[in-house]
Amino acid sequence: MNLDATKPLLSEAQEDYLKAIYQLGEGGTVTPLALAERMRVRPASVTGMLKKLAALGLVEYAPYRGVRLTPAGLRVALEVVRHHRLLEAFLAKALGFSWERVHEEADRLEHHISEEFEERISELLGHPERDPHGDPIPTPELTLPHARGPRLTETEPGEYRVQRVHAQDADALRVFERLALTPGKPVKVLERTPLGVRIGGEAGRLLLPAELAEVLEVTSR
Amino acid sequence: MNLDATKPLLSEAQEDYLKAIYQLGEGGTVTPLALAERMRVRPASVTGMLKKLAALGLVEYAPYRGVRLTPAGLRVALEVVRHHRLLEAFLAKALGFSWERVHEEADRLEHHISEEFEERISELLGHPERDPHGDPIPTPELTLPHARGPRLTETEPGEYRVQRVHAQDADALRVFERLALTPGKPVKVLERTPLGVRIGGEAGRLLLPAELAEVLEVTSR
DNA sequence: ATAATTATTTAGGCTCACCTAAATTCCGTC
DNA sequence: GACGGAATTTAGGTGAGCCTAAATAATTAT
Repeated sequence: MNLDATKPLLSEAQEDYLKAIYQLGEGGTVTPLALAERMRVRPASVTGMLKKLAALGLVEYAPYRGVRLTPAGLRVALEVVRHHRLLEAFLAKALGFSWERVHEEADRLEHHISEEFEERISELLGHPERDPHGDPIPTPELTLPHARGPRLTETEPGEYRVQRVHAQDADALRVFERLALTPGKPVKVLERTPLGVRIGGEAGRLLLPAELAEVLEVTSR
Repeated sequence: MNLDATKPLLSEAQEDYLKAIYQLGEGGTVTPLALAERMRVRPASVTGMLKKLAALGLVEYAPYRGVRLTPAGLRVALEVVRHHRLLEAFLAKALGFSWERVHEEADRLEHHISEEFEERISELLGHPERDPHGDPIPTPELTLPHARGPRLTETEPGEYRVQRVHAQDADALRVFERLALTPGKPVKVLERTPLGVRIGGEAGRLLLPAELAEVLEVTSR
C-alpha cells in the first residue's frame, strides 16, 4: 500500500503519451510505431501504455487499429500543452531564456506546476496567446482559437509575416534566429523554386532551402 | 535497457532523503525512524534507500548505528535546499504566491529546475539571502553564511525583530501572518511566563503560547 | 542481569514504465 | 488467394521505490 495521499491522477508518462497522441494525430488516429518513435521507446512498450490509457477512458484503442484520444484524453492533452506553452513564454519573456532552450526546460516542468502557478504566469505575461515559437496557447477552458496559416513552401510571391516556427530542435532554432525568421518578423516571398524559396527579410535576401521553408508557418501582410 | 540518455544523476526520492537527513541531522547522525516519519514512509523502506545512498558514497551508514551525510551528500542536500528556498522566494515575490503556499509548490519543483533556471530567478530577485520564512538560502558555492538567532522563548525582555519562522504548516503560517509576526517585523518581548511570551508587535499586545513562540527565531534590535 | 519494549533489518511482494525476444496480424504484391 | 515483409502484440524480465510481516538487535525498566 502507498501512504502518499497526494498522488497526481495521471503519471508523467501517461501525460506525455496523451500529449504525443494529440500532437501526432491532430484529432485523428495514431499508430503505435509513430508513438514509439516520438516517445523514444520500443513499440512493445507502447502497447502496454495504450491499454492502461484505454482502461482509464482517455483513449480509444483497438489492437492493430491505432489510437485516438477520447474527449477526456483530449482535455488532458490540452492541459499539458497549455502548461508547456505558457512555461515557454514565461521562461523566454520573464526569465530571459533563449528561445532554443525553453522547450527542454518546459518539457521537464510542465508536469509539476500547479493550476495556481499556471494562472500566475499567465497573468504576469498578460495572458499571451502564443509561445515563443508562435504555437498557440490553449485557453484555460482548453480551446485553441487560432487558425493555421500556410507554410512558406505553399505561398505565392508576396508579403507575409512569420507566424509560427514548427521546430523544436535547438540547432534549427538558432538558424532561424540568425536569419531573423522568428514569429512576428516580415518575410517577402520572391520566388518558389524546386530547391527552396527565395525570400527577402530583415536579414536580407536568400534562398531558403525547402526543408527549412517548410517549417515556417506564415500569415498574410 | 533504457534508451533515455537524459537521466538525472539522482532520483527525486534520493534527493529527498539527502535533504531530510541534512535537515534532521544538522551535520550529525539521524535515525531511520526519524527519517521514516519525515519521509512518510515505513522504516523498512528507509533501510533499502540508505544502502543505495551509502553505495553511492553520499551517506555513511552502519546498520543499527544511524546515518550521516558524507561531504558529497551534503553538497547534494545543499543544492536541493538552495533550489527549494530560491523557489519559495521566487514564488512569493515574483509570482505573488501567499507565503503559506510556497512550500508545497517549491517541494514539487525543486527537483526539476535546471541550473540556468536557478541562476535566472536568483538574479531576478537580486540574489536574495533568505526565503519568505527567513530561512537562509545557500550560496551557489553551497555555503550557508547566516548564524542562528535565539528563539522567542529564550529571549530576555527587549526589542527584537523576527528573523525566521520555523514552521511549514500552512495553518500555523496563516496565524503568524495575521499576528504580523513574519520575517523583518519588530517584536517587543515584555515578559516570559510558563505559558508563553507576552509580546508587543505591530498587531498589538498578546500572550504568545510557548508552542508558537518557540518557532520564532529573532535577532536583536 | 534479565525481561520487556522499541528500533531496525530481512524476506518476500507489488506497481510502474520500461526492456528483449518470440509470436501474431496486417497489407501489398504476385 | 497465398506469401513475405512490416507492424504490432504477447510473454517474460528488470530496477526503483514502496509495502507487510516476521526476525533480530538495541535499549530501557525491573
